[in-house]
Amino acid sequence: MRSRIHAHVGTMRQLEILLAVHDQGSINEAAKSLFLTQPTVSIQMKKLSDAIGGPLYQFVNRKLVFTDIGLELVKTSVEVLDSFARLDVALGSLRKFKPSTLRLAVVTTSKYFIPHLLGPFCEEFPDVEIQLNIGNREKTIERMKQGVDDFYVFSHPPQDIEAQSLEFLDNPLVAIAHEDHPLGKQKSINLADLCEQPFLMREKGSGTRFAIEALFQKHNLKPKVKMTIESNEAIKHAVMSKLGITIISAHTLTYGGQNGLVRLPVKELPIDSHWFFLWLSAKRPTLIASAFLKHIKTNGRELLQNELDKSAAN
Amino acid sequence: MRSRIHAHVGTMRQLEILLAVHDQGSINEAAKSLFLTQPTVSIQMKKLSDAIGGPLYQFVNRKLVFTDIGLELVKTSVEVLDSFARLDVALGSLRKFKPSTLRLAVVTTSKYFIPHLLGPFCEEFPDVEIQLNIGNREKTIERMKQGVDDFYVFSHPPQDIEAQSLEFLDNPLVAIAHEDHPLGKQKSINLADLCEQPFLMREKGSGTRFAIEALFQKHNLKPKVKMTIESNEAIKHAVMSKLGITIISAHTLTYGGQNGLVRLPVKELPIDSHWFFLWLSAKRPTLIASAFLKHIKTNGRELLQNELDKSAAN
DNA sequence: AAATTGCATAGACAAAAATCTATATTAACA
DNA sequence: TGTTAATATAGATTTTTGTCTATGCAATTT
Repeated sequence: MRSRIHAHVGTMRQLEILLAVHDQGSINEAAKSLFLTQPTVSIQMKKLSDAIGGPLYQFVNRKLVFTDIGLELVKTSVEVLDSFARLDVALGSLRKFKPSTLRLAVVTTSKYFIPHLLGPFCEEFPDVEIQLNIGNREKTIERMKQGVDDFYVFSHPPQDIEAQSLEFLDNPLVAIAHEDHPLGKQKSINLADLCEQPFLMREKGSGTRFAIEALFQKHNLKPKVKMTIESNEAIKHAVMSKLGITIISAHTLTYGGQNGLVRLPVKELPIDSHWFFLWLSAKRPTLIASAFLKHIKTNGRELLQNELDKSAAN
Repeated sequence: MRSRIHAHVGTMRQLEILLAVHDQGSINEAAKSLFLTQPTVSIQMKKLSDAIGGPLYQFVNRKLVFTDIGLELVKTSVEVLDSFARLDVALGSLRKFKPSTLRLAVVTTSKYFIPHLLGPFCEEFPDVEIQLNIGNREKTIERMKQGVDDFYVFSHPPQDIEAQSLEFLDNPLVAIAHEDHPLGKQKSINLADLCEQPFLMREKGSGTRFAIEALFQKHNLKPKVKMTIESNEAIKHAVMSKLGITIISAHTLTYGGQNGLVRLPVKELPIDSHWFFLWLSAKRPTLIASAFLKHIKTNGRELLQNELDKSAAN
C-alpha cells in the first residue's frame, strides 16, 4: 500500500519552481527570481499539472490563484524541501563531530607513554578532542569487541578479534627489587635465583603475566608467588615495602619513578615484548584516526625511543 | 539561507532504492525486490554516496551496516516519501469532495422553483450533495463577490461583478389585493388606480423593488407606500389582512398559495422580468457544476414553464 | 488602434538519470 | 584449492529532464 505518486509527481527542481511561483504569485516573477526564462517556468508548471492530474492555478481577475490541488502540492513541496534542509543540518553536525574526536582504549601500563605520543599530535591538530580510555586488558578487549574506539593499545593483543596492528614500541619486562634486597647487590643473577624469593605477580589475563609465565615455563621454573596484584603502582609499592620482587614493564620505571627500587641484572631478562596499536579490520577509520595512525608510523617510534634513551641515561 | 542540498542529493528513485537496501540489508536482495539488476542498485548507492560526500554503509564481518550519514539519509528518505504519500491521500479527498457538491446561492423568491429544478437533476446524479444558500439580494451579492458558490440566481443581477449569465425563466410581477378589495371587482384597471391605494413595498435593494420603481417612474406615477416589508410571505399576509395592495412575483402565488387573494387585471402589468443563473467568469466550473448548467439549459426552462402553466390552469 | 504585459505552446538541444550486460574483486565455504 | 555468493566497476544505450529561442494568444493600457 505504499504510494508511488513520488515516481511521477515532481522532481526537486519542479517543486522548487512551484514554490517560487507560489511565493511570487506570477510565472514571470518566479522566472526572474530563479534566473530562468518565463517559458521554462510555464512548462515546468504544466508538467506538474499534467503529472498530478489537475490544474494547479487559475486566473481570477488576471490574478494567479492557486487551486486546492495546487495548494496541497505547495504544502508537500515545503515539507520535502524542509526534510532536505534538516538533512543538511544533521550532516553538518556529523562532520563537526566525527573528525574532531579521536578515541583510544589502552591497557593501563601504556598510560605512561601514550601522552608522549598524543602531545605532538595535538600540537599539529589543535582542534582534535581525545577520548582516552584506560583499563586493564580484559576491559580493553571488551571495548574492542564493541568496536567503539578508533585504536586499541596492547602489549599482548587478543587473538580472537579480526584486527590490523602496528608494532610501534618495545616493551621490555625487567625484574626489580628493593634497593636493600640481597639480590640487588649481585652483579649477575639467574632466573632460577628469582624462584627462591617471594614473587609478586600481576593479575590473570594481564599481558605482563602472560609474558612472565611463558618465560618461567620456557626454563621449567616456577616462581614462588606470594601475592597477586592488579595494579602496576601497587606492585611497585609492595616491592618498596620489601614484600617481594617482581617482573614489570621497564616503562613503569621509566615514567613512573623508581624511588628505592633497583633493577635486577637477570641474565634471561629483559623479556622481549612490544606495544601494539590495533584497529578493527572491519571498521573504516575516520579521517582523524587515519591522520593519527600516520603520525604514529612517522614519528611515534622515534619519539618514544628518545624518551626511553633519556631515562636510561639518568 | 535556504539549503540547496536537494538539488544534488537524491532523486526520488535513488531514495527509494536506498530504503530498499536499508530494509533488506543487502544490495542483491534490494535489487530483487525492486526488479532491478544488482549493478543498478550498487551504482545508485554509489551516486548517493558521492553526492552526499561520504560512505552510506560499510561491511562489518561481511554484514552491510549503515553509517551515521547513511542513517540520516534513510531518515530523510522516509520523511520525503511520507510527504508524497500524504499528498496522495489529500488529493484523493479533494477528488472525492469536489465533484459531489453543488453550491447554489439564490435570492429568496427563487426558493419556490429551484427545488423543481434540482429534483430531476438529483435523480440523474444521486450522489451529488446540494448546498443551497437562500438569502436576500444583498447577501447573495456578497457571497458572489467571495466566489464561494458554483451558481447564483437573481432576477436582477448585479452589474458590478464579472459574470456569465443564463436567462432561464420569466419572472412576471403582478399586482394582488384581498379578494374583497374594491379593485378586485373591476374588469380592467390602470396603473394610476393603484396609486390611490395603500401600497406594500419590498425592501430597498431587492430586485422586485427595482422593477416596481422603474415601472412607476416610467409612467410618472408614485405609489402610496404604506409599509416596507422584507419578506414575500409577510407581504402576502399583509395583503390578506387588508393592509394594502402590492406587486409581487407571480411565482410567489404559483408556488406559495393564494388563499383569499386575487390578481388585479392591471393593463400595464405584468412587469416583464426574468430569472438568471450566474457564475463567475473567473472561476472554472467543477464537473458537477458544468453538468448542472447543461441540465438547466436542456431541461430547465421547459420544466419550470410546465409548472407555471399548471398553476395558471388552476 | 497600437503597444505593452503576461502566460502558453512549439521545437530544438544538451545534460542527467536510469538501467542493462559484462566483468573484476573479495571473502567465505566445501 | 576450487566454487559460490556478494559487491563494485566499466561501458553502452535509452529515456527523461531542464532549458532555451521563437512565436502565438489574450487582456489591458496608452
